[in-house]
Amino acid sequence: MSSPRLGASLPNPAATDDGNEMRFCSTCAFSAACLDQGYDKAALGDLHCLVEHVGPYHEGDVIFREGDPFTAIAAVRAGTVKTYVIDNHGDEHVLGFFLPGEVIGLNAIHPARYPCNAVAMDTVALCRFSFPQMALLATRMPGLQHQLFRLLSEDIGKAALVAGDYSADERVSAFLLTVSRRLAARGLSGRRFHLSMTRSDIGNYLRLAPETVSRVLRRLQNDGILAVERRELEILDLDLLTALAASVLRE
Amino acid sequence: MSSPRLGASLPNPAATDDGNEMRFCSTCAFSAACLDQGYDKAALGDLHCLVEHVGPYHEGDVIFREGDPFTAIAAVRAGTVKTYVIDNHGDEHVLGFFLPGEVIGLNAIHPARYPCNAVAMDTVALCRFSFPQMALLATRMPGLQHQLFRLLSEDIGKAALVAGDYSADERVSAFLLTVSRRLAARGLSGRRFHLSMTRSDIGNYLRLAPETVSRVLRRLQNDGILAVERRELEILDLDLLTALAASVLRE
DNA sequence: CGCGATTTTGATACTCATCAACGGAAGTGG
DNA sequence: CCACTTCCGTTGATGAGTATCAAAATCGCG
Repeated sequence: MSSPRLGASLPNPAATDDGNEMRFCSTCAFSAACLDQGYDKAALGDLHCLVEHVGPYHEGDVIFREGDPFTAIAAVRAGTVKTYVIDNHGDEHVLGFFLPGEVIGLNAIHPARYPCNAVAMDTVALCRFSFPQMALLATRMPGLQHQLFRLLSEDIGKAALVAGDYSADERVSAFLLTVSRRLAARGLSGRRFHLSMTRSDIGNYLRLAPETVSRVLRRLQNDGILAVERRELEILDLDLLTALAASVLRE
Repeated sequence: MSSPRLGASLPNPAATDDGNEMRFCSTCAFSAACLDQGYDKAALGDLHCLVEHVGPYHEGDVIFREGDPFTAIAAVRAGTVKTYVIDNHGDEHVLGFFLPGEVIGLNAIHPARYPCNAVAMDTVALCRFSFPQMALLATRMPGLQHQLFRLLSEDIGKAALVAGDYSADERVSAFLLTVSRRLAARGLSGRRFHLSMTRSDIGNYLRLAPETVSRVLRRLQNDGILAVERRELEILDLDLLTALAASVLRE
């Protein structure tokens, strides 16, 4: 049994997990952010009322499709989500990968439709937030409004990794390093992790041929920076990797 | 006499233009958007109270600098603004060009500091909006909040032009076409216009060598698509230009 | 096992960056 | 008015980096 598209609101809250986990869901970006700032319990209650835990989605499941009417954004609780578009030649362009704690759907607010497709790369669980309800609530909770502004502002300019005219080595290094850091930021291991995407997906995202990704990984392994075995990856020399990625990440 | 940085709020409203123009400033994105949606006059008054017309800035004037504390966003009323960063090798990376009607500073909300530099490419006039005041007002004006969300959401994914692995011809064509359309959207001529930036700036933005930009322009001229004379540009065959840009712009 | 997808490896081609040199426009100072 | 300078743009020759094509190796899975 697969979960419904994100666009479809769940008919009743019975489909959510038990309320206890929901109340203390540590991967829910908004709840956490608001808790951090010590907002009043009533407002938090309101916020939790518009959250739905959805999933699990399984590998290949569609979370939303380009053109679907925009109804909700979602924080990834577990798993990896890939967003992409199909160009007029029928070729896929990967726009991004979203790891636990990250928010999908923010770029859909303006056209009021999702401007890309989102699929699960593995087993994915989401926190779904009805956007109209959240925007309404934000008018009563300046802190929530600010968190939304923050999330949106953060995402502007996130394309630096794929935008610059960097070498293949720099791009792949920067990609691996950001994945590592994003995982670590959610309490997962940033030193040793599993890549849920293929070489083709990585290459597509970084605008490199999959063969090039493969060759770069081999180089990094030969240089003792990484240990790579299929999709299992271990960072052996973080300093060297960081140095390689430095120009991309502006550090 | 040059205008102050954007970060510095003007001490008194006497520095703004006459109130009459301000009230009907057609290039002010927010005022226009709110007027479109028929909000009440009182709220509009509030909105106009937090607008300051600043400028003129002259070519090379700094509008804000990377690291400046974030206090305001601004809509370009006239002229062209370039945003850029300096990497750790001392090289400039152009992030974008902002034409009349477009909003600068949106990516500064999160870190609460401007993450890049902004300079005037020619004579520039701005509408400055104090962001704290505007965010506060947005809690009372859902329409304004929505416009802000819309602006922010729009900017996410605007990097497609520089992100894709497109050919130099496609990139330059897409760049010229978007400039043309953005000018036309503000009532300016999209068929014949002046490029306020150098070949180096364009190349830097598109991640191409300035020589390559020059060569592409010559090719497009030889093919009868453009007439180029220094920075004066005329589009002769819009269909061909659009076709060249199609894959970049996903049309 | 045997099929398909993924990954790797090798050989070649092509786009674009780089280097170098020149031409031209605008501005400066005598 | 005329050198002189400087920045910008153009043009040509060369080379580096990566895509592409082709094929073998490996893994997952029915």
